[in-house]
Amino acid sequence: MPVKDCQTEKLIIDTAMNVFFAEGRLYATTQDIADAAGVNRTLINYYFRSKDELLAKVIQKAHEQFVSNSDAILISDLPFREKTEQFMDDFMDKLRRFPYLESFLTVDIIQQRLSKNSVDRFPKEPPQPIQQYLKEIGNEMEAGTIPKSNPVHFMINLVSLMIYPIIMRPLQMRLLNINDTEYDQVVNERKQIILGLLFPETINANTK
Amino acid sequence: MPVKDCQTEKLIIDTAMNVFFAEGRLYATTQDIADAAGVNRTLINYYFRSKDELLAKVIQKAHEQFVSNSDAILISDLPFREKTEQFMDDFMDKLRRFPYLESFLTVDIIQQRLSKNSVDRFPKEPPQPIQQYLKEIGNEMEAGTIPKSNPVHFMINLVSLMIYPIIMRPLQMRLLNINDTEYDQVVNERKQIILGLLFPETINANTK
DNA sequence: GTCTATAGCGGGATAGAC
DNA sequence: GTCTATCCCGCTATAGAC
Repeated sequence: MPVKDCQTEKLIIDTAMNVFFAEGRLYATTQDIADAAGVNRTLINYYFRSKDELLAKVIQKAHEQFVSNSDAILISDLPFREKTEQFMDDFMDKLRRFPYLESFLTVDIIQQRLSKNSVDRFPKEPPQPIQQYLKEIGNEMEAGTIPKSNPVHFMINLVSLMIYPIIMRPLQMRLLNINDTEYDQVVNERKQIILGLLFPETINANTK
Repeated sequence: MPVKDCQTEKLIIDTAMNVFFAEGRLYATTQDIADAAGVNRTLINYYFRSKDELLAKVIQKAHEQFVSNSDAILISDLPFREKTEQFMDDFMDKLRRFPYLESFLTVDIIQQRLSKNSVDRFPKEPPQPIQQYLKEIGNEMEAGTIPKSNPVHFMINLVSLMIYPIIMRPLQMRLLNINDTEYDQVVNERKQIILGLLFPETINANTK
């Protein structure tokens, strides 16, 4: 199998993902990325036409990595509670690996709404696995397993409770007056806390 | 009372707050702000030494406006449940007025951790009203009104559930495949949804 | 206090040699 | 494919006239 081709392109993409999403250098220039990758800056223009196209590729790849596992989990035939827990485990693993990804996406989307010159980052079509999961949420609500509401609330609650404590960590540490080790401890407790909120009748259930 | 002095300085600050936090032009330049304010660009350097100092002033003023009411609510002697609801009402009002403030703060704090050259945006000391509220949360947990955990979880849950749906609105609309009017409807339902999560025993309680 | 003019840099992109 | 050299632009900041 061919291993020789497009090593540099892949190197640049992987390096950019690391710089942006893992190190959190959201304003990194093409020079910064080239330096981090150990390649000449003009190669970025050679492989990708512009910085904007590099960004689109990087976001696209991150998105693919992000949904590859979770989509499989969401469309599996696991029971709802187990499916939700596996989704959370997978999601929080990725949050740990790329803690700045969501912040990056936030500002990138905001900017795109205003600029109109950049290339699209996401597919236009709504992802089916999420649509299916939303239906299952509705079923659970009908069955009385979880409180009844618009199913999107459950989804919004789930991701809000996982993501926000990660992206606002520096601010929360100041406001709540706790240090890094204490916040780490809090983060480690999040899964059980969130499950307790989302499945109020099963607060004391075992996780495995 | 003096109304004549420092009108321009105030105008610049208010305009900058609007551009950054209300319009969401996170990358706005000093020229953009000057244009929006209808003043000459160099006046920004005259009143504030640099763009960074303007940012610090703008964030500081936004922070003051943000905590002025909420601090009074948090240190009041209202019962816990009513205090929490008033805090939420006040908080969500401000989120509606400055929907991009939290996103701006997020990236600003991330950048500050890496740059080290910018002036401080926040006071170093932890805010007392939050400390007092955390104690009250602990009391409620002892009394069994709300599920027991580290009180900071309750606080993190509360703000996560309010803020995240606002700042990630564009992405969530795509993922959940819903339009603006539907999302508005969801946002309007959030308060009751959040109360139902945080006060599991009182899901059906009236709000007023 | 407000303006014009200008300095200066940093970043993105391209041409062209190898 | 990879490099050097260069162009060009946008942005911040400052000097200096009024």
